[in-house]
Amino acid sequence: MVVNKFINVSVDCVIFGFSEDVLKVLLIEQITDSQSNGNKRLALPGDLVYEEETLNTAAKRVLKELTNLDNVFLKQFHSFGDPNRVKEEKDQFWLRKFRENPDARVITVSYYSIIKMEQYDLKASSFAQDVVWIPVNQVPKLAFDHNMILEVGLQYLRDQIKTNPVMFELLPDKFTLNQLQKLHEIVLNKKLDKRNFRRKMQKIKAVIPLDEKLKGVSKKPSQLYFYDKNKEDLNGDF
Amino acid sequence: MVVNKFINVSVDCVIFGFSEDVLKVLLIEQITDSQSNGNKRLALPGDLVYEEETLNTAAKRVLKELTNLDNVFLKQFHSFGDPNRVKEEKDQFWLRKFRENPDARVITVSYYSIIKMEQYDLKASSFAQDVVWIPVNQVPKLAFDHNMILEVGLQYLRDQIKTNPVMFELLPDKFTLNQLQKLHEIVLNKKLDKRNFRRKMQKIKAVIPLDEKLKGVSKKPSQLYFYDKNKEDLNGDF
DNA sequence: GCAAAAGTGTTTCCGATACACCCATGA
DNA sequence: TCATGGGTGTATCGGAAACACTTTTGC
Repeated sequence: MVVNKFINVSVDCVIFGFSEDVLKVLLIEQITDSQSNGNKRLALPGDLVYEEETLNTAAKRVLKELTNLDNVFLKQFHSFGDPNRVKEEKDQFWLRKFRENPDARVITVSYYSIIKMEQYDLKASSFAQDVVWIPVNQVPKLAFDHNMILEVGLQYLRDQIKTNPVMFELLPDKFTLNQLQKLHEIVLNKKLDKRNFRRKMQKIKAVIPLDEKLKGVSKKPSQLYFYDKNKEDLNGDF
Repeated sequence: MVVNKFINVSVDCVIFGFSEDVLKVLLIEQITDSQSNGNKRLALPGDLVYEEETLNTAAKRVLKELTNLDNVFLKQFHSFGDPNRVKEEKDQFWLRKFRENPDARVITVSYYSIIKMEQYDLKASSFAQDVVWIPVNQVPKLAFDHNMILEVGLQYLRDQIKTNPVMFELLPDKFTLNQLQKLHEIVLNKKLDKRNFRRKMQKIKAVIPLDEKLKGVSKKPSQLYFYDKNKEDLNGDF
């Protein structure tokens, strides 16, 4: 048995967004090689930790570097350390191109966030060729063990949503109660009763109706609300 | 900026027990040097991860090696990676004695468990000179950042106890409802109403009264119960 | 005027809380 | 017989769940 002298440590970010009534996750398209052999590989944004930075700092930096996402709240949720998690052929191929120690074992610390998609300006850089939002139920095979990381992240999100008023983070500043309900139904994967749901939301002090209605649709326009963080009451609301 | 070629990865275990109406945590007394300078250092059981083992395996192995605890459920709860988490003078002193790369940064993945104290046979070995149960509110300054890890572990336990029927893991097989209540009160740090608490517990299908009473005390003997895992109903109980 | 989505109230059930006295035992 | 901790029942409140029709708009 040999002790781990040459382990690499990375961070990976699972960032959720919500648009067009679909829950999406932020992925990067990895640069693979110059011939661009059509062999696109999608991955969670993630990279190695620097020598002198904390894990949280690393997560923020890496996310910024790869996707240009900045100033988002990131929360660590799990670490993955299977010795074979980066040993598939495609993984190795990529690692040999981009890492100094492609054979090293990599242990990764994963972070999660939920954001209002339309408020950020994404831009791929570093080894990210592109940045894309993919519906969580249409995610293909990802690099490394990123499918597993996503799965655990999704579970984490579901747990969060049951106990904290976090879903407002996913909606635009101005949202309708129907959007909010759809979001809940999607994340919890079950239908909710409209009247009960509305009553419950309207009882939350931080949920404020605006003098404005949503327009553009050829239906009865719906009331817009916003979420006032200053009025959060974490004891009473959930 | 230099990438992390020489990071060490370790696991640390926060094991909780309950006896004499006190919540305790399992600590090891580190061997420091041969002169045994009276400078005892307490630490969570933890050590470096081997090259070819998963994090979970490492946690089990390390716990067994240091304390002889075996076959306990271990759950990962957080990773700690501050670049300076092992840089205090005493930490360095110890590392230089026991580690090949004492200057390496160490990132640690922490695990938690709760056990029935009296059912295990503890025995210090490896660099553990002794194994001790310390009441959580009497824990002195520990090695490295272990006080912080313990704090986070304790918070994790509190969250668990609110949502899962885990406190039975901490009590002997046969327990009284009063013991159970005391345990709750200690972990949640508030008084509970006896009648309400008992009604609630007795409604749980897995809580089974025995034909036996506790004796030895010079009072009315209390009814003993046991927790039948086969009858767990995780939807109904909490 | 009609199709489509928005919006609205009442009842029932259950878990959570509050609260005070009698019981069984060993000394 | 008494001191000590063990054990018991009821009433109230509030949140969760079930349930169906009317309203507003664009076309």
